Amino acid sequence: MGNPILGEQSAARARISPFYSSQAWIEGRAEDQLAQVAAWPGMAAVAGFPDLHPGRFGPVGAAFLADRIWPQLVGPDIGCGMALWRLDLPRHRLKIDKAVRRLAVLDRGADPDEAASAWAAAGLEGVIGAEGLGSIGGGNHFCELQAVEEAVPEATTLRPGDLCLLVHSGSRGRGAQIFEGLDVSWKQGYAADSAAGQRYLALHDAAMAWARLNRALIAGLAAEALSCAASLICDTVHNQVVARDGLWLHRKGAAGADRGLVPLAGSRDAPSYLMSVTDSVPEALGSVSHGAGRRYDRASMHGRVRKTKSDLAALTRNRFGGRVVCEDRDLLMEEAGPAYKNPEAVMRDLSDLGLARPIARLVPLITFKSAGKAIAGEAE
DNA sequence: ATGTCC
Repeated sequence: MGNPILGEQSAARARISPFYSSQAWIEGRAEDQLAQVAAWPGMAAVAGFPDLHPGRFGPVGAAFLADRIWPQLVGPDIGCGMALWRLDLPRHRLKIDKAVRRLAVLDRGADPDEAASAWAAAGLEGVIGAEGLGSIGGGNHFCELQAVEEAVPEATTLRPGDLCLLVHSGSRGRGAQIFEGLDVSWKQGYAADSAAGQRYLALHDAAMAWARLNRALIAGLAAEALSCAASLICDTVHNQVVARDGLWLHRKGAAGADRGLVPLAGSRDAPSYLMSVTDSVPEALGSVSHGAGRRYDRASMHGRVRKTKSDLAALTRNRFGGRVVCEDRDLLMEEAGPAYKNPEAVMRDLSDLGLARPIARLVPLITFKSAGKAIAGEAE
């Protein structure tokens, strides 16, 4: 800024507002990416959250306000989000082994006819198809049964001993297809009023609706498997672009802070939080963390996890007496607890910086990814 | 991220 040589570059770069403390686990590479994106044309403001980590097209755990639309700042999983549901099944009535077996039906996904008619109600069949609705997918996606351990009674109806479902999924192949099918001009960003920009927005909005319905169908399948009802507490998207202040706000691994409640996913071996959030800090761009954030990338987790039979078996249990259902050996290692930052530290930073306060703490009892043939065959 | 790439 005061530097006569770098002065011009600094002037061209958008302001970056970091929302994390000096103790936060933030890779230098993630901050480098943040600075690079801040220098893209038309960038007005950038916010980084304590779950910030490097991503393929830009950092994850950040929000970007620009005069144009940058599809790579949303990424392939358009509309990906976290939905939290309360179950009318108390923890003391839960039999974990039985629940694990019953949840294997999630592998099959939603009934295609039911999915198609639910999607038809949205009126978007002409834009993208219903195929695949009601499926969790891979990567960091999951359907997790959680128990409320602590709650602020004045702020939530959740009480210790209640069970919840946290569903993390997105637009699956639909979003990926939209992203890969984009015209090359997206590399300079789209003007919102251009034909390409309008087309992207229409597809983006359809993918958002698809992803939201996908999460609802997954929760419905899980509740049915557990013979109980699920009621929605909140559903928050963290990969999206929305109009804000006459500009375009991109959220990449950052949830909207304008809907009151946001889940902060921990990991399969650490608690999650339900947060009360406010859009009162302008530099945060109406956004907040959606999870603990990756500490180690997928590739390096293979070297960090021991691969003996007993070590791998240990990865299917957690410190809360819970279970991990994941037939995919690679994913079992890549998504192990140590792959994620400490959610408590992320929560503390958000709280200290005035972006959110915890109103419930939830521990993972069953983290479901995929059952595979072995367990699916056991299911009654 | 991907009815995923060898």
